[in-house]
Amino acid sequence: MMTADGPQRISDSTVHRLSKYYRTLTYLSERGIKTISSEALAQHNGVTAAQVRKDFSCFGTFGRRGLGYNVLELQRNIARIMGLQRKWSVALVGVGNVGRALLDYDQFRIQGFQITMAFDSDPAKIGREFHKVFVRDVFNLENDARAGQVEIGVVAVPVVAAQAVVDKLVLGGVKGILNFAPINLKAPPGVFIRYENMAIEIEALAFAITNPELVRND
Amino acid sequence: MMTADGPQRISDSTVHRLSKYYRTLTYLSERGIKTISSEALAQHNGVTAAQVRKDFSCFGTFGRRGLGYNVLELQRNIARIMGLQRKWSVALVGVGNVGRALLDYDQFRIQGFQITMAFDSDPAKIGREFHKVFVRDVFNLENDARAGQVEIGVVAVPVVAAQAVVDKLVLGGVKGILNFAPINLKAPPGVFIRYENMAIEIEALAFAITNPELVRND
DNA sequence: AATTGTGAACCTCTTCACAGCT
DNA sequence: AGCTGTGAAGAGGTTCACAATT
Repeated sequence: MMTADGPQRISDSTVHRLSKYYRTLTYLSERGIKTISSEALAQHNGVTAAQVRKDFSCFGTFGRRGLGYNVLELQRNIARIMGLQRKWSVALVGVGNVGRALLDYDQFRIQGFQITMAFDSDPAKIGREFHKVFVRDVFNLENDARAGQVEIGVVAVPVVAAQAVVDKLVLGGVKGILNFAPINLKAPPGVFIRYENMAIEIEALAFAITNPELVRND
Repeated sequence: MMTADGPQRISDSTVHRLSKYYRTLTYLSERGIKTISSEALAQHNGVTAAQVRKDFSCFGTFGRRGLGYNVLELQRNIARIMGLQRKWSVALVGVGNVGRALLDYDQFRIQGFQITMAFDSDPAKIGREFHKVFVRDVFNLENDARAGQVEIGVVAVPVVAAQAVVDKLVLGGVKGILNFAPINLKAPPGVFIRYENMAIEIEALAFAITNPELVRND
């Protein structure tokens, strides 16, 4: 019997590692390094060489046996795979401490994520500029996001407001949401949500220090 | 033949989910809800009921068959497991955009992570206060961290400085490091490092939007 | 001689399904 | 009847090991 497998799926772990390899390759190419082996790339990222090769093998063959990988070529390939060879239009919702830090976050700008609009509900913030971005009224989020062709929304509002913001972003045509509020959110199929919660990792540290015998440590 | 298994290890995923369950339980108890089932707790967190029960089963049995879990009791148990029933002394290194946001990050304070010291190398920042925390010279990091009995260090410095900061934190007696610099770091056994990189998740969104057919969606 | 690409083996995590308790 | 706790099955991710290539 023939089973319709559908296309091979890529795991979150692989996607995360590709981001890291990409950063390493940028670092290497800035220093004029032309070639790298899977072993060396692995050591830069705390993984095994086999893991690096398997990650790439999901997308094609980028190296040469006996020689390793060409740094620039591999970098271009990962950029293409990840969608980093172009600019992304991003809207920030919530101009609190976290939001303001993101408005001036190098790692977004460098990778082509341009925060073109910011929104808040606080009248004291609406109409002001932070890091040269004008703060709009979240009331107009749906219309403004659509008019500005926003592709990704960053949610940095309190938990109670987060789902309503997501709903407006979805109506405004956004295709991806990066959520900093510590709550699980719903979006229709075709809209991707990713979660960022800085407290979770520091709690994982508290767990590890409290229970060192229960934690795998390299 | 008898094999010395060592203690059962707990996966990162389980630890992350425990953090999330803990937040849900706080939310429920604030609303006076006394009891919850694994099914309901699962729905709040986008996982399955079996997953919730398996996560708990690593640490003991906290529910009652037929009745579910007592919210407050479960919350206390998770706090104990995660080491959240006490305060943690945290030092922040790097008072840039990200560092300043963390100095006023509710989710740290609420869970008992108190940033008692901040460090920077910029003479324009040393001696000033941000969010009521005095900025010290990173030159004295090792001694000040030891004197202040710092347990966790938060690294929010540029990539080039990150490893040197980790080395000083380790010498200063720190047991856990939360690293925001996009680079892999080394620490001796017994010192735990966790990584936080906000660019990685937005890049995962770019990947998902670019290759929707390759991504598992819900 | 060095290093990739990859099937197979291995290991870990998740889900199933049901016995056991309330 | 409702719901937990858990061994077993299933799915998925990682490592091994080696043929293929430069």
